Order: sequence, then structure tokens, then C-alpha cells
Amino acid sequence: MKPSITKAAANEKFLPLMRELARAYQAFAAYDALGYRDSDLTTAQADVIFTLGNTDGRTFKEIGGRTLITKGTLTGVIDRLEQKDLVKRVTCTDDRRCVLVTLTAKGKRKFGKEFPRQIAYLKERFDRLSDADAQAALRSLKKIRELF
Amino acid sequence: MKPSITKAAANEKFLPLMRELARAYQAFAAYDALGYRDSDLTTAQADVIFTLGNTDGRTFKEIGGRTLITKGTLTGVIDRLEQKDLVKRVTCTDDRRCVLVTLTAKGKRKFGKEFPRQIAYLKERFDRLSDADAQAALRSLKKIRELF
DNA sequence: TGAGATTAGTCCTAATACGAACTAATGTCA
DNA sequence: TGACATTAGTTCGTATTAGGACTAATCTCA
Repeated sequence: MKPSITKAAANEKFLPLMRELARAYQAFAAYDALGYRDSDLTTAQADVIFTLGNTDGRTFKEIGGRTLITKGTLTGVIDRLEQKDLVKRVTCTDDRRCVLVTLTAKGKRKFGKEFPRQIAYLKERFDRLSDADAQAALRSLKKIRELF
Repeated sequence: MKPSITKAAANEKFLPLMRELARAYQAFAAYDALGYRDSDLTTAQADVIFTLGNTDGRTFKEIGGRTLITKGTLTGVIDRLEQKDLVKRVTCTDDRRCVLVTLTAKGKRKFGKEFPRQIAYLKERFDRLSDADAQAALRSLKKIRELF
């Protein structure tokens, strides 16, 4: 065990950037999650509802692609939303392998109420960034994403 | 449910930045997680091991503060690391409420092996950023974190 | 000193989260 | 057409994850 090697690793120049990426995201995620406190929705559930809003339904694959929820997890999330009567599963007629998930009337009301509320809640913070800072941040984040 | 209101919300200027933050972080996190494939460690477990490396032990509170793992979760993570004989719980003598978590000899070997390996694995990607881009990204992320 | 507040961890529940194995349906191509 | 690969979701096992109730220890301060 060579402390010199682990210490050299601990001094890598990119580590502050990596830590800041994690902390910035987690600070945002924590704030975002707080917004759902009174909504009876988890973050994942709200994410799905918001993805389905103003659409005629999406398949699991589409929802997974947009929310970054993996399919195994998504089955459970949709199960719970279905139990709450917020979404409905409909087997596609053209391709019977896929399932279209649509908002119920209750789900549409939920979306109409919670989506604008959450957006306003988030906007209050994001709008504290100047346009220039927001543009710079967007560019930086794109470059970071493209690294992986 | 007033599409005009939800559509106005969906057009908020800050949304691309918010999405990019989530995607950049998740792209990084997915790559990071891949690095632990052959290590017999989960991301959370590695995070704890790396935090304990080259120290004389840390309390739950310290570990939680650095890794951003909440205490309830940390109990389970430490349990599993203890089962693998990688860490050890020692009650503090000065304040018997707190528990010092230290690496065992096996844990130190694990740290000495996996930490430099993972850092090199991550460095390979982060080093593709120019110094200027990395500096700009760091500044942007700090500003984002300070929003919340 | 002693009651009340605070702090550090643990325990519990519900919900993610991921990967791998599995089923049903569809596509491919010789 | 028919064997084989591929795709969409489900199921399962293990491990987080957050939050809240709980216990034990410490602190505060009158």
C-alpha cells in the first residue's frame, strides 16, 4: 500500500470539478424534491406525470428515455401511479409488445396543478442566475456530458 | 386543464439548463459506476472507503457530510462494509454517542488498489476538458450550487 | 444539580435503482 | 417458412435512498 500513490491520486486536478458536479446536482435535486412535499408524488412519479402531460401517451421505452429511469424501476413506478388512478396502461395495437401509458382524467388534473406549481417553484431559484451565467453553465454542462 | 398554463410552464427558459444538469450528472454517475464493475464495491461503498482512506477514521456524521449519504442510509452501507471486513466500528471514548469508522487492514488494501484505479479511470475522461473549460465549468457549477 | 433540549446513530417503511433472467411479440434472413 | 436474434416489459434479488420515530449520551442553563 503506497500512500504516495493514493495521495497523488487524491491531488488530481479534476477532482474539484467532479465534486462540484455532484454537489451542485444534489443541491438542486434536494431542492426539487422539497417541492413535491405536499403533492402526494415522489420525484420519480412526478417526473413521469410531467413527461406524459400534454401528450397522447408514451411507451415505457419513451418514458424511460426521457426520465432516465431504467425499465425495471419504471415498472414499479407505473404500478404505483396506476394504483393512484393517475395513469393507465394500454397495450399498443400495432405492436403488442409495447404498452402505452396515458394520463387518466385525474392524472391530467394532477399534471395541470403540479407542473406549473413546480416550475414556478424552480424558476424562483434559477432566475437568480443572469442570462450570461445560465448560458455559460449550459455550455459547460454540455461539454461535461459529452465526456461520457 | 388549461393547456396554455402548462405550455407556458413547459417553455420556461431555465428548463434546458435544468435538464442538462441532470443529464450531465447522470452521464458522469453512470460512467463512474461502471468503474466499480470488478471491485466488489457499490458506488456508495466505494465512496465511503475512499473517504476513509489515509485517515485514522471518521464518524458517521463526518462520512455523511463528505459523501452526501444520509445517516439512515449510511448505517446500512457501513453494515455491509463491516460484513465484508473492510471497515470497523469503534465507539468514541470521548463522546460515547459517536462511532468512529476505520478501515481494516483488508479495507486499506482495498483502498490502495481501488482508489488509484478509479481515479485513473475517471481522469481519462476529465482530462479531455481543456484547463479553461474545466475552470469555467467549476465556476458555473459553484454558481448553480449556490442557488439552492 | 436536574429538567429539557440537542446530538449521534439505529431502526423502520416505502420507494427507487440496477442488472440479470424471463416471457411474449416481432424482425431477420437464408 | 422457420430457426434465430432482437425488442418491450415484467420479475426478482440486492443495495441504496429519504424521512421519521426511537434510544442513548451529552449539553445547557437556571
